Amino acid sequence: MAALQEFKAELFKALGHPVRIRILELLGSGEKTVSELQEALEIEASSVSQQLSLMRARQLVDARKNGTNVFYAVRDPLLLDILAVARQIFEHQVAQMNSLLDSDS
Amino acid sequence: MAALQEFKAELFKALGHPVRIRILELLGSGEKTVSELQEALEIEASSVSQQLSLMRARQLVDARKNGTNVFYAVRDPLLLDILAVARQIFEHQVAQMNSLLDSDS
DNA sequence: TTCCTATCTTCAAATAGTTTAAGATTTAAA
DNA sequence: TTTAAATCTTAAACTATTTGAAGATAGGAA
Repeated sequence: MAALQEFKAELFKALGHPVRIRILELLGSGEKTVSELQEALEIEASSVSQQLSLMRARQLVDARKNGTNVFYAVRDPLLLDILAVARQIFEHQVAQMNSLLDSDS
Repeated sequence: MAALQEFKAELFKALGHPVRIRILELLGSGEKTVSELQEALEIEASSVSQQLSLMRARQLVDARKNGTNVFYAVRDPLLLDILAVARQIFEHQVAQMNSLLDSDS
């Protein structure tokens, strides 16, 4: 009865972890292997793999195997748009705090 | 060291619940009292209030008191944009599933 | 082939965090 | 004081995250 809200909530839950945000941002500049991601993130390989499999299960990323490597890519570029809007919201909050500071003498 | 990613993850965590999504969508058309929201959502008033206080703590909504009522409103309209992009992502996924169905005879 | 190494994934246990309901409490109006 | 609205507290059930060990698979060397 509220399938779309459920979908949105699931999507945001999938985005609700800093490691997953960082992975998506890294993938924003093109596909990467698990070890490239692992090196950039500086966390256990198994954690990277588990976060990737979670995002694959929720259709956020696609996986492509090549030899012993697995390349991951962002599935829908709109995901990157969502991250960009989140950044704007952050900037609004910072601006608002600054104007509060300015109005206190 | 990754403050922006942390901020984004916290924002998406706050969005990662169907009741909170529905509340924000209801507030999209203007401020509402807790009881108006409670009536529309058909859940316990205390649950509505808990979800609202979570969103207030994370600066997603503002509260304004008037008599015995508290009116809630979306704080940054960009939040509604994020919800709209999530809807587009949903539509993309539906379209993709349909095209898979069409290509199987 | 057989063995070795690199890459990635899966599993299980420990820890941490979230959701929900019920009931108590606060607040302000009548 | 009584009532209505909203919030807070608590506890149980549930869900997510991390770690380290073990497992799977591909490719190359002996």
